[in-house]
Amino acid sequence: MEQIRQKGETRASDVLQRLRDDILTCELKPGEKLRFESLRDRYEVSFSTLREALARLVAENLVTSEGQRGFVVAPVSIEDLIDLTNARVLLERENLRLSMEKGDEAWEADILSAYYRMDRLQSRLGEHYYFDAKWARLHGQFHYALVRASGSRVYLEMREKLFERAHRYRRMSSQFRTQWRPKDVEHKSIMDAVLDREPVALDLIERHIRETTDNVIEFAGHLFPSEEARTA
Amino acid sequence: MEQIRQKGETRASDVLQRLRDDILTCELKPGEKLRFESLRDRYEVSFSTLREALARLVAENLVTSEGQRGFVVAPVSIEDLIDLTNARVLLERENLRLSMEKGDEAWEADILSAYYRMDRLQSRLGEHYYFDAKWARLHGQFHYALVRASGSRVYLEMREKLFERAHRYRRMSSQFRTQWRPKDVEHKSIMDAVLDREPVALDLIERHIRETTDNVIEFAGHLFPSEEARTA
DNA sequence: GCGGGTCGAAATTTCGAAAATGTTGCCGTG
DNA sequence: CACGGCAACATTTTCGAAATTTCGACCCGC
Repeated sequence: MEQIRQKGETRASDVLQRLRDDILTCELKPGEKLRFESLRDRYEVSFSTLREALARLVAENLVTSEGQRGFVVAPVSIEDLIDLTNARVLLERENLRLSMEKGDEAWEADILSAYYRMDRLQSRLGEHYYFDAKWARLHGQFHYALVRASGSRVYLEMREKLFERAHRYRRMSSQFRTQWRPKDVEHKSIMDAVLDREPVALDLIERHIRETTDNVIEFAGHLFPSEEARTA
Repeated sequence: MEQIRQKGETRASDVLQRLRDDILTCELKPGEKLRFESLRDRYEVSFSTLREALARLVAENLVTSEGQRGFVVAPVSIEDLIDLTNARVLLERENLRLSMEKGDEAWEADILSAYYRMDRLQSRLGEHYYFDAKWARLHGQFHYALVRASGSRVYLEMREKLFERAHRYRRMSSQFRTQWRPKDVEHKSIMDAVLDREPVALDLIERHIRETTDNVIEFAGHLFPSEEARTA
């Protein structure tokens, strides 16, 4: 068989990534039951390999497992989205605060570079930039560049996981809107404040996150159950 | 075969719990290589079942997996302990703040009850209470009771995971000291401040956490590598 | 003696069949 | 007709052997 995977990468970690992507892009819908047979067909791996990948996703809160009744894509709800947003704000502020305190010139250079790349692609894409997968990646990298000098592995890992979980909501809402508010000016002012070490940057980033959540609720809130049955 | 496990509980989840315990109590030492053969003998399960449990522990940061070279108990370091402590302080403060804002009378009653049970056992055990497993559980439950009314699933889950990771450090240091500073007065004053909704409670809990970490470093800091080789 | 390549042993990773468990629908009884 | 038990089915969970990969020792040429 042809060797597709990179060295040091297992089939399970490959499936893990694909499963995560499919959940985040809602190809596997929230609340959907994950049957082994169909997953085996889709990803072409064995039961055990799937099981390992699913086990990891459970610990990431993207999948839930109920006793001996299999796995389910983690459900969504407005409460969860709000909860996630608050947690993201807390961690983003703390990371950014530390980053601005500790960041050196290399950090500043990375920020400028990440912004430039995002901005250029945005200009090229025009109004519909938000649907572009590549832009989404650059956008994520820009925000990561801002906080990456915080020096705290724990904070950054938590931030990363929360960011991913929230991404599913953004994705769901993006299918239901035709245009996004222009964020380029916002990003620019955040970047400037961060580079100048102005404390107001923390408030700007908080508003940035909360506004995105508000938009998601406005455009797609009707998709989420409000306070549905939830098992502990 | 005899039915030991409860209904709706899989063999994998059972092994997961035992593995987690063994890691937290340092029966499996930090940095130790986890070979399947010996684990299979120890827990009497098959490769695949082990693999699933290990995969979950990886996502919990208690185990690391390196490409195709197996699993290793997550290493410890002073940097990691300090990082964990800062994160715990951030989350404990936020949870407690929300809890004091939202907590009702049932919450207050639970706190009193948890404190009473912990305090009673402490009196009975005398000086060596800190080595007692049951006291450790009651202590954990007391601290959980304080924050549990925060109403945020995300915050509480993060808090739980950080608490567990930090527990390993506490455990390591407890083998190297003969006596602990009496914390009973501290716990009492924290509880009183919380029940009275005094904002100073947040500072008390922060100092409580940081002092514990300082103790750990003082008594067992020599055990941890300071800035050893760390792979990304 | 030293660096590089090769082969064998040891460990991990993957697989699909077999066992265990949960679920559904049927049947008989109250 | 409702309800509880039972049996057949569907699905998950577990197992250990087979395939793959890594690690270490040995050998060869320089």
